[in-house]
Amino acid sequence: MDIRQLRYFLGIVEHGSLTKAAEALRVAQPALSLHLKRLEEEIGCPLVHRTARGVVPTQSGQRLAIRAAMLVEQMAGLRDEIRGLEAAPSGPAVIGIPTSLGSMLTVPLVLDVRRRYPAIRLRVVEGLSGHMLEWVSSGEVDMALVFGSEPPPGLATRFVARERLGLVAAEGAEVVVGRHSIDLASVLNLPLILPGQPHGVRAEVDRAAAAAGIDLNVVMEIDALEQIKALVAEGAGFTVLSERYARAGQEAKGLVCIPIVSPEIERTISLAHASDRPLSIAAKAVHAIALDQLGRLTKDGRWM
Amino acid sequence: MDIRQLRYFLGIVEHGSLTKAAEALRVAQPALSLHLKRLEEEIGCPLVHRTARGVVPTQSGQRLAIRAAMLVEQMAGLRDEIRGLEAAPSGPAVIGIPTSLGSMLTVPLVLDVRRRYPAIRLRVVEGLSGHMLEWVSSGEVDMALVFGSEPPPGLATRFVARERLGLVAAEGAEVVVGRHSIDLASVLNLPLILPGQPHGVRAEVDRAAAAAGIDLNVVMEIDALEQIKALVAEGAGFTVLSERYARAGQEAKGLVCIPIVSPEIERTISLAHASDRPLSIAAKAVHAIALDQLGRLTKDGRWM
DNA sequence: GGCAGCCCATAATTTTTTGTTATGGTGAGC
DNA sequence: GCTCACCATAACAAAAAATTATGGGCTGCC
Repeated sequence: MDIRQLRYFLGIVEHGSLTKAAEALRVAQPALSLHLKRLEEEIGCPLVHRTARGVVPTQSGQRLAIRAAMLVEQMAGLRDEIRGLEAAPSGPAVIGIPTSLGSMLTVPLVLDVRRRYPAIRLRVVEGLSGHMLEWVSSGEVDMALVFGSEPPPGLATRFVARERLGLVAAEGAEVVVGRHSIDLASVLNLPLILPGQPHGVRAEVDRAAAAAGIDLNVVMEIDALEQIKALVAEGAGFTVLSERYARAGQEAKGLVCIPIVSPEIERTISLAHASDRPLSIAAKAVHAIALDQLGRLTKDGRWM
Repeated sequence: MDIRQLRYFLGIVEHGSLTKAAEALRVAQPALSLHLKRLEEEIGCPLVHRTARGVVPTQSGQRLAIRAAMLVEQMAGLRDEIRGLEAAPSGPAVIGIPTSLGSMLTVPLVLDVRRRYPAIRLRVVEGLSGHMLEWVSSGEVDMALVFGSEPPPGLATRFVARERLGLVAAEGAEVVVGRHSIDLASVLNLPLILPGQPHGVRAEVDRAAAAAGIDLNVVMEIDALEQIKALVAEGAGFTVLSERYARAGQEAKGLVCIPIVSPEIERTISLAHASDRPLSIAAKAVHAIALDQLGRLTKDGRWM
């Protein structure tokens, strides 16, 4: 039994005639004749009474018409229901944002999501960047901004931006006065205050050190960027940060940041989500908005 | 959107893989690929997330699957429902009909049932009306026509008709010549030939006698209406019958029937069946036909 | 009571849809 | 980097549905 047969049958009952129904349904009359016959064969009893001037439904036919109408209607409503679901995202969505990006993204993102999809309950989880990957993998967050260009297994990533790292020093520190840039080797020999292994710029700095064959001189490991900046301002050492972040916030006073060159160190920012399970509709919407916002920030020139 | 597409989609979601679903559904995998694609195009959003080891439904897909399952099930049930309505009536059905009603009902009922439900083996048990109630209660018959308006305990009844009783006398009997009606008191004093207690009009006559404070003068008790009529025609006494029945049949010759008045005696005819167990489908069909036939008889004016 | 008109059934044919086989592309895991 | 499992696509075959043409039956009107 086919939905089309039911639709045709409804037309037949409604018009009381195969010929009229055929006209209304825009098909040839024999098509209806055949479908009706098959329907009757399948059900096993006559559905209409044939008379000289048309057909009238039998009792079974009437019953079938009632049920068929319900089914056809539900069928038609199905499409719209799913569409409506898609059109009005709602429910929870969670995004993980590393501390170093939070300051620029969190507020506009939250506001924009609230404005465009009031029914979405967006939760922003700020944290050290090293946690993001595992959170995404485990499903703790729907998506997260992550660093690093090679997409980790099990994650799908969308490129967002690339940013250059710079050396951050206390204002007036000897190594930076009068300079507009510093070469990598010099940086790696300075006493550095950096986050622990999986976080922030640490991976890039480690890699650069390994590539240059230089042992890092890490004097402190602190998993809190703002505290690192404070320590650097105190003259307790130097650190490496994205230029953007180093200059951001009131806490930038007392600090200078100069680009690292020969070679430059860059890191890639991506928006990642688990590749083996689909984003919820709400999450998809947030994903799109986040990319939009980030793209705008890039275009604004506040980013490379 | 087609019911088949929904079925396929359900298979896909259930198996989490086009390949596995194709196997289970006994179709080639590309067929599913195509159907899925069309569904997604029609609805306008992805329904499953493709991964390297299969597919997982998106939120929309999950919702669709739920609704689709309902629809598919309803669709499948439809055929059986309609069949149950008409095709299924088959097997035995037993109806009890009092003798006094048999002459007008039995033949058309049997013919109509045979015509509409050839698979039903209808058995008609004619008998004295007093037996009907107990037969219905005991399940000896599925349903029966009974007299009396108050529904007996354990029985569900449907009103059929109400008929007036009249005095039956031999043609030319003194009490009836030149009269068009007779008052109750006069009737009750006549020598009556009646069926035994639980049968036919006896209950009504007894009740009327009690109400009037008159002792009945029953000269014979015969549990066979035709014999009673024959005796009355012989001048052996008088009897009380429904006017309809008294006048019916060839046996009415030699008899006259005049309505009883002041007060009239009426009896109610109902179709009864056991209320504590459902009628079989066949019995239900017969029940409906019987009511239909009886309603028609009433409308024909052959009944009040 | 025959003829015309309307309506449904059937047959033959064409068009459309659905399904199949073969094959290519892609991501995951070793 | 290679292999494997899986889905997508293309070309082709089969099946289903629709169309045109035509026949037969029942009304209702001359």
